[in-house]
Amino acid sequence: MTRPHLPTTTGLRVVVALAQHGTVSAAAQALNLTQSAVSKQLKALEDLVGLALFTRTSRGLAPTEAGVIYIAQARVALGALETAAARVAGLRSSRPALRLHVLPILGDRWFMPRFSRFVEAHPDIEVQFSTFAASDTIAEADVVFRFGDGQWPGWQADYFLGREVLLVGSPQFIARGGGIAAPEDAWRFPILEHRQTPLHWSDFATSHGIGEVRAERLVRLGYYSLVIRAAIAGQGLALVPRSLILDELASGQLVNPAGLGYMSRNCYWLTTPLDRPRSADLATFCEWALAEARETESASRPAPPAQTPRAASQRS
Amino acid sequence: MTRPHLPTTTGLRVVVALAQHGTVSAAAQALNLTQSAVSKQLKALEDLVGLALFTRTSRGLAPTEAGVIYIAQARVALGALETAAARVAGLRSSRPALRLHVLPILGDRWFMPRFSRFVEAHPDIEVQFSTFAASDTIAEADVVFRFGDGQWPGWQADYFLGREVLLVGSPQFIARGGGIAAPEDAWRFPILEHRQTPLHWSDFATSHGIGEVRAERLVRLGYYSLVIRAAIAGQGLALVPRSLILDELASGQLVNPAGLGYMSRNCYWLTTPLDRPRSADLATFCEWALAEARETESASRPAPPAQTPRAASQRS
DNA sequence: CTACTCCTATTCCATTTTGGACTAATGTTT
DNA sequence: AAACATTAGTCCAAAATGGAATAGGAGTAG
Repeated sequence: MTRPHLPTTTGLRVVVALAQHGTVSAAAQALNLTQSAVSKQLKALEDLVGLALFTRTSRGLAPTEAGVIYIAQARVALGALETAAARVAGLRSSRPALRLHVLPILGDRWFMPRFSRFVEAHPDIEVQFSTFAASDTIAEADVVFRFGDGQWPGWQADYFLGREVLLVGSPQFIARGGGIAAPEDAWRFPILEHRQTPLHWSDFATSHGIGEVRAERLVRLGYYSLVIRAAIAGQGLALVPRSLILDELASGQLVNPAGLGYMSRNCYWLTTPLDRPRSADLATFCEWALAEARETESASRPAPPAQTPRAASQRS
Repeated sequence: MTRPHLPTTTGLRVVVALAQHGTVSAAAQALNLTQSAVSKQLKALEDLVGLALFTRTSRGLAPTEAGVIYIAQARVALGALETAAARVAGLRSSRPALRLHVLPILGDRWFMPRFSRFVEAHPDIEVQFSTFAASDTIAEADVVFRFGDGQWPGWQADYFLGREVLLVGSPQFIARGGGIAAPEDAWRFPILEHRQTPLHWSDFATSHGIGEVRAERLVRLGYYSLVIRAAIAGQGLALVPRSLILDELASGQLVNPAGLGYMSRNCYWLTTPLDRPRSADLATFCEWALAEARETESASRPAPPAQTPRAASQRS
């Protein structure tokens, strides 16, 4: 009705990616677009909406109040489309598609670079991704990657990634702050926290036997990608699963002072529903993913960890 | 991730409109597009999905199983975008936009042709429409048009339209079936029912004191537009609010045999939430809408009805 | 059986939109 | 001040969108 002037789906993906990556260039990379395309899509969408959705700073973009609202709905819309695709894909062939739900950070940092290998090795298995789907849709997935302690009633959980959590920061930033030799030194710096995983810092403290978290400043961010970005930009110290920042560590953008870190109970798990029979395709995929993950974790590690992460699985 | 090949928003609007109107041409009209554009959008979307979303019959289109699934999600997605627009519109100006939620049939048949008049008369009032929004979003609207008996706890309900329900059908179809002189004659024909308003036929029967509904065949359709279309196509008799089919009655596409019909308790209401103060804009709009509706109801009526619909309002 | 009507699919084409490469502009950091 | 981020804007080629017109199919009335 009344020329609805609807946004483009690309526009929606753009704002969501922008919120997640905090910068036009990074979002562009994540979307396989150029910086200029993203910039223009954003402008177009803002013109359509009639309000700025992001405030521009020299370091990147941050959603405005309107942006937060709009982005949330954009995510709902994209989730609906993912759900539609996933459900319909199930109908399409006699061999139903494998439905995966991945967290954004894993999608960007782990799957995107690796998944083509799986497709090459198993061209006959059709895989349907989702990252925005609503929780009721997630329940339909064949594989759900989750973050937590491995306890999800009704789901088998196999350890996937991220048990080894490192204290990291930008090298210049740490040096300027006087360096870090012991765990307590961390409290002299602002610390960065991922909103969905707030336990990391207290776990860090207790695992080093240094009591309370008493950092000078705490910055809470909504996405792991933002935490990593902020750490690189020298805005604070972060606790990040090592496997997510192999590149940054290798290139020296981030350093792990004094090898501080700990083995976290909370990490990424590959979970599969227990109430459905495991198809052969599902088994194939899980095997592949777990093997690749093991390789990721052992690769480019200076020294193997004291305890090797072991696969766990339990029902409840 | 992995080129999501997302659909176009136009594509989504197209499939939703198609489901609602049952025919490419009708959907095109509703969307202000040409038949060819709609046809192509549908094809593009089906190619994308990899499955037919509609089965083509010579009389129009009907959703396939996949179509039903996809369309439902498309509606969710469009609803999210409407919600986004409505919420953000509230932020935009000091004078907040008026948020309306209309039922599809009213949008097509009543608002679309009339609303420009309101805009002309009140160019300074910004109005935000939604037709697909989810129920939690509907709760935020300033005006919700509903179908029912006028009892919605927490909402003031003013009678809007559609109290006068007529028995109608295609003239040739009725003639071929032997004509209709008395209410009971209706049972010799297949009857059409709107899925969301199943009470009409039994109300019709009781209001004429002819006992049970015992038609030879019952066709249940999801949208009023489909009911009207099916009636015109001679697929059965329908009970339709007179105000929705003024054109069809005038042009003779539909006839109302023996003036049969009844005054329904269930009709369209203009409802406004009681828990929020009434803005001046809101009052202006309601006044306009109710006046226009009264005019619609009285216009082109051969004889005024025995009892005039009267505005009602109650709280609970 | 034939003309007529109502539908969809398709072809052609002008127009618009999209997105990439480049350049400009601006602010931060060293 | 220079180097380095970042976003915004211009230009252009390629793709898409959508309208007009056409073709074809399936009922329907006589």
